[in-house]
Amino acid sequence: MKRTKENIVYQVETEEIAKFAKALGHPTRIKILNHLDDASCCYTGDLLEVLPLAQSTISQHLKELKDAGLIQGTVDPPKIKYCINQENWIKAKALFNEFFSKNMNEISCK
Amino acid sequence: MKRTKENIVYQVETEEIAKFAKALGHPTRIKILNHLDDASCCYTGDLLEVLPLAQSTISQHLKELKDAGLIQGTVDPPKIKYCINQENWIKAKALFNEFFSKNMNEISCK
DNA sequence: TATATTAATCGTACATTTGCGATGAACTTA
DNA sequence: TAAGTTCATCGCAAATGTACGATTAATATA
Repeated sequence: MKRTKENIVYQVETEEIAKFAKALGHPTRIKILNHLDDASCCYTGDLLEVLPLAQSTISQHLKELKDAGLIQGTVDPPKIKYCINQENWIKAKALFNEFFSKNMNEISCK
Repeated sequence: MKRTKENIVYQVETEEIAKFAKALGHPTRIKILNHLDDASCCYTGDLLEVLPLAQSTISQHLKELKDAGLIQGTVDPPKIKYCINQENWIKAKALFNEFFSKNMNEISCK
């Protein structure tokens, strides 16, 4: 990557939807988000009971979701409480919604 | 990957949305799909004019979109015509739609 | 202060992704 | 048949992702 064609510039929207999609691109992270829906909030430890993965691995997935802006964590010592980041969630929802309706071209492929 | 926790089983829906999301997780592929919307169809060569990437690289991205089921190619010798795979597109749209509405939990994070 | 709990981070191993140029396969046209 | 066009695939290099155990940091409690 980034060898000769150095830093292609994409539209902001393009970058954003790709960033969200990338964060959603692993079943473990989908499961975490689904769990967050059911529970509305959760601690890292809760996920250890749901997912057969090491604590450090789950922590890493949480970090990716957090970096993408899809979740947020608040300290509740000695735990950390995670929940959906509503603002960005709405943003992502809108982006995907627009993306998928745009490409609904019925006349396609003459 | 796949070191000790060998083959976690996820729900089919979870696997599917992650698969689609992964394919959408790169700005080049988002741009290809947006281009397919504008043009309704396109050849690999068309994308060479739109994206500053090597032909082999674009071909690889097309393969990933095809493997995920989001696009399909039909031979039109000596070219190959790509367009959105309507069936799977609708499927993906529905999956994301459901996913994003599920997690709209306003009461979140007590 | 010492111990326990919780979760992030570090270091490591291996797989996958992304990019390139070169080559090969399929088909047209001269 | 030979040459040209189009695109896939191969082989390689570098970056990134996924998983683990071990360690560290922060806080609460004995």
